[in-house]
Amino acid sequence: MKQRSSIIGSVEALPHRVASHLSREIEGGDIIPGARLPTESQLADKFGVSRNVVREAIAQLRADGMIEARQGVGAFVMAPEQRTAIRIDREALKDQRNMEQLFELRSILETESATLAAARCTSDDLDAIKAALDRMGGEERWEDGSIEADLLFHRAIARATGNSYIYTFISFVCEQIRQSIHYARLTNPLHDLVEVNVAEHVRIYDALAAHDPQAAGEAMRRHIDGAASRVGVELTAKINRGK
Amino acid sequence: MKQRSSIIGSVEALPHRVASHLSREIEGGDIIPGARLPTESQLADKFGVSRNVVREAIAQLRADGMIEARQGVGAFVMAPEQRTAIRIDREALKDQRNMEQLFELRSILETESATLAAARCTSDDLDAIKAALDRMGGEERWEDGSIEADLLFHRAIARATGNSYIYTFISFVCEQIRQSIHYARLTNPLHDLVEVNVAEHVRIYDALAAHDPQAAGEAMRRHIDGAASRVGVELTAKINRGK
DNA sequence: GATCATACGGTCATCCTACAACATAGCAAG
DNA sequence: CTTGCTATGTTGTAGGATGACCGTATGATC
Repeated sequence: MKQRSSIIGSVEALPHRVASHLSREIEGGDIIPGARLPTESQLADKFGVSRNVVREAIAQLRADGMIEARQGVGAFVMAPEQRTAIRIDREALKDQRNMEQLFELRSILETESATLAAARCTSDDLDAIKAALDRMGGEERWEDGSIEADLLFHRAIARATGNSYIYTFISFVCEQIRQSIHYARLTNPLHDLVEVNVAEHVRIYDALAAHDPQAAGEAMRRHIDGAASRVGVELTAKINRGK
Repeated sequence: MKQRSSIIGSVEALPHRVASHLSREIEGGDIIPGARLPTESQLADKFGVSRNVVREAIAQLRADGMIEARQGVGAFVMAPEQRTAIRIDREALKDQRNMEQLFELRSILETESATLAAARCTSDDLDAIKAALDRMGGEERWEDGSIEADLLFHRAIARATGNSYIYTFISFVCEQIRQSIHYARLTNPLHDLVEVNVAEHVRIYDALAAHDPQAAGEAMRRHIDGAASRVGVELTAKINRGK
């Protein structure tokens, strides 16, 4: 391959780097919505890559609805409200405040997920949830797989709501959180915390099995809040919900 | 351009069509997670396009974490849980049941959004919400812009939560719904329904201004449920939340 | 026979050039 | 002033060439 001088860092693949660079420029407000991007050739020159690479990068951004390309005219950046995809910046989650906000969102989704699941879950759903619970409290208790089982538990509940979008959103948020705090759980595997974690899951399961929506929701909310603090994230500004 | 025989429909751009086709194959379970995709050349032949087009399509899917390409080996489909992006199929929303589920998710998010906003909103936030409300009830009352103002109102509330992820998720869900039921609002602009709609918004605003989380949440839930039925979507299986 | 270094083929990654499709601006003819 | 053509620039697509990387088969060595 010819040696070309690139103005951006290394490691990742070229199209991804270009896409990230453009994405940051757009998110950062350097390019305002409605404005036209430089031509593909200009971008290729600017980044020191071929036009093909630029096109692949733009293809990604276009799929997200971040920019719109019109043949013969150019590429334009779209308003952030009409994105066709949700993407969470892994880098941003290193900021504690962002992580807190994501946990707050998770708390909302999971609480309602448990509430709905308690009212709707079938015996098959309960079996799946129980299976995940057993994996968590069983032999994999302190192993790496317990994290996997934990996610399985929450996903099984989300599936029991019968709402595929709730399942998708919760899976997504949980996965983002997991990948960002993976280290925290590994460096802090205090056994008593694990016990607490398992106990909270049992309480949730009991409420689900009893088909008690309110109890399930409250147990889940306490669990998520507890899980957050266990990984060093404090959910601030708790509010009175009038319950 | 050379005439090539394509096995897929028309209208959209080639890379997008290929991406959608592959995406459906993966979502539909035709290709199980972990399996390898055909090589880029094979896909190019299969779809009757150039390899460049296939690469752009794959770039999109890869950005979503749907597939992973390893140089020198091939492209593999990933488990649906570890997607890096959420994308909602516009086609699927034509199915009434899916629309119901999406409305249920919106109800959850917006209810909690209003609850949080009531506790946290500043006077600036209230001003922004009021501005949207005025646009909705004012001269644009029965014009096309009222839909825009409606979205503005809900987004302003989401912003008042101070949680950027809640804002992102609500904006996204609302936008998906708007684009899918746009026709419904236009073909059914009954004035009394509009009046009801405005009245509900006023009730939400009053609760926010009074910093009453519980009232705001309940008003918002009623509003979303009402809005759903107004566009022909019935939220079934309402459950007892024990409130 | 077992083990390790090497060669080879397949695949993705990147690059390049060329051309088609499309949009816009400007100019010329009516 | 309107209409239509042309010139130019931009994105869309095609196709081929080469480099980088991986897995495996081959063969040499012990």
